[in-house]
Amino acid sequence: MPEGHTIHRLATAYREALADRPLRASSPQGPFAAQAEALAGARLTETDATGKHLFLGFRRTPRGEQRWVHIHLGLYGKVAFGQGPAPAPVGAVRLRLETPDAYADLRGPNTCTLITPAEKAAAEDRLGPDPLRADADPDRAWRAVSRSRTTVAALLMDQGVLSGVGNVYRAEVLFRQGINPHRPGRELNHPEWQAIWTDLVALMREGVRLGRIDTVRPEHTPEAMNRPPRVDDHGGEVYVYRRANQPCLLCGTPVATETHAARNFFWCPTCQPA
DNA sequence: AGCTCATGGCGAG
DNA sequence: TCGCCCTGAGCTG
Repeated sequence: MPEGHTIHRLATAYREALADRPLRASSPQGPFAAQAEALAGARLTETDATGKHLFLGFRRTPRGEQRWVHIHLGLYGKVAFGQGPAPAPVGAVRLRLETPDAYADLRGPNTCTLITPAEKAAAEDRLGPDPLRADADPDRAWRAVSRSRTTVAALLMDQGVLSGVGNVYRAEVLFRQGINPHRPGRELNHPEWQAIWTDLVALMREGVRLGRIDTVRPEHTPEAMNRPPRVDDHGGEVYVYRRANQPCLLCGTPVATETHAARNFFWCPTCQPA
């Protein structure tokens, strides 16, 4: 379930479970075995997340050469953490990190490679500002958005423009800001962009805190509106994501959907007028 | 058992 | 824009 909030949570989870202790790295069924071998004797010293990219930092000695494991979960990747000695691995575990009393199993990632600090910097350079990072510069994204003929829906998913936003946050932030997804970036005004960015910062921080994407304002919750809760396997309360043809929570108009670049997006034609 | 779909992203054409 | 890579859940039959 990986949008940026998931990745930032994983950075913390890896650090808390495994950092600064002797550990064993292995790739029980995966093609990462040789690189896991190269981590023998190293400790996890730090973790970092930018957008949907997770970086696990290793050193053999406190001042030794640093190496990073670069992880991108893609659509299906998952990490399972456990207490105690690790059991026999189940399924295709790409990377297992374990100490005597904790372990983490990575399955199904798009990317899992061992890289140098320079390669990490290069990977980060390809990413736009991440609303979850304190060092993010939203003006960098605005410069790209305000020059582009591309739709704001596509720009929000372009990790080189801004990073960490996925299909759920994209649909939800545009709904919350009343912005039609088809509008070209260069037709947005700066206050509209500021509102999108500020809302993403708030929504994604809340996502990190809760571990799920919840975007419905307090006055629109099931309790406040005396309506049935929305049940969906992504686990949060949302306005339009995956609610095609269902009535908009605010105005009753059927939620519209379209597919672009193999991704569905959702919007309310009334609350987000063209 | 087999199909479809999913919160991603890359490279070919 | 399409096909492809990775995994798993939830259908259908």
